[in-house]
Amino acid sequence: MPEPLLLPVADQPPVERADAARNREALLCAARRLVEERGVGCVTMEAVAAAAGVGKGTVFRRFESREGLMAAVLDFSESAWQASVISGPPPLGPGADPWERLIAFGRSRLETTLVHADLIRAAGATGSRAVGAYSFTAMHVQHLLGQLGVDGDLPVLATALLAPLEIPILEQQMSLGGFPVERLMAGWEDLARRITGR
Amino acid sequence: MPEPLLLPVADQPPVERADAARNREALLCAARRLVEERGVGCVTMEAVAAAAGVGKGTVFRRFESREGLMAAVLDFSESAWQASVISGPPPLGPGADPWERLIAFGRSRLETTLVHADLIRAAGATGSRAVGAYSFTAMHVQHLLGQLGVDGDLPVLATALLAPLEIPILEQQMSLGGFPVERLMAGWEDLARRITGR
DNA sequence: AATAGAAGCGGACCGTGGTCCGTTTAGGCC
DNA sequence: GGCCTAAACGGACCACGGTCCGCTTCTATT
Repeated sequence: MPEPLLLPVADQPPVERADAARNREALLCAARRLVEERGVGCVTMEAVAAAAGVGKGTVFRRFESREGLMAAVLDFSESAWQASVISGPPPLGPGADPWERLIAFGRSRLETTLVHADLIRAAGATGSRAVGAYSFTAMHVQHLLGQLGVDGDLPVLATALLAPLEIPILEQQMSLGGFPVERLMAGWEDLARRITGR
Repeated sequence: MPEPLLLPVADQPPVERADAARNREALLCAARRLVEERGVGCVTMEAVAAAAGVGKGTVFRRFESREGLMAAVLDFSESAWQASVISGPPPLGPGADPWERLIAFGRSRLETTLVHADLIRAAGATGSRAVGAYSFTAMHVQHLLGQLGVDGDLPVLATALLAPLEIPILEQQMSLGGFPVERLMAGWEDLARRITGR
């Protein structure tokens, strides 16, 4: 019976061939290096391809688009940060009381977002960053709000609380409004206080 | 005395030559038309130039960049909206009590933002839209918050209240979160209630 | 009306993101 | 090991945003 010779065991992820995986790694590596030493804006797809010793087509096959590649690069630091939220030391990690965790979360998120601003912008709304980062932060904040006894539409409230920490809004406030970071942080804490009804 | 022949009377705006103004108008017109009939994504700078009967260079000289051009196109509807906030009928315009105005503002802003979503995205953070729209909405909300007796860092609070109405955040919620518009609006109202301490 | 010089113009040109397709290669099966 | 097919590859190619520079046109001044 000429059934599909390579039976699709786990359906969704059609497993990556060995050379493909190797290339993905090499590309990611090269991209990371180039971004670090030249800045996001000066890294072209062709340069990444060359640095990894592959053709340009390969970059796009592995990462879909520039945004996709940048998202992948970003994922690196992002996962580290997520880990420190999930299992790092308090007050960011578990152990502190919810309110302190929330404040620590806000400050930490604000800081890392600013640090990776360029990369985040370059990653656009695509790739795992968008969906991954968003759902993680949203879930976490939602959880903390729950612990703090907030009632209402938690998913939406969480998003509202996260919104001022997103790049586009931060940029607005810093460049157009001219607010210093410290003021933004204080403002965010105030917002959290009002939302949680403290 | 070879002083500057064209004395710089009002300093900043070096006045536009007649033909330049004509071209600007023609370009804006063409851009508006093309955007309407093909959608933002399918309008190239070259097409706009051709439709207006000028060279590509001219488009860029008048509008700086694609973002700049799109911002200019957007300005059209944006000003109309601003006018209806400043001097239109209540509850959006003056006359209603601050709370009702605030709610009407939120709903109206949400709606118009969604209607022009593509254009806003294409206009990026550049041009008059960004600075103009931002400062207008921020000022207005700030003003209403003041009237409602809110105390605290009003400029920052206003931004926080506006953030969930910005395209990137709306997109997150709608596409990733899957929330329907009505829920977002309800959530925003709730947020406003908490911020104003109602 | 003539002049001069700044402002505007156009379109060839460039760099980059993204696509396409003929060729190569991995790796399951006999 | 040899075969065979799907997957992966590479780099020529395309489209579009943006720049540049030699030429044209406007307009203030006389």
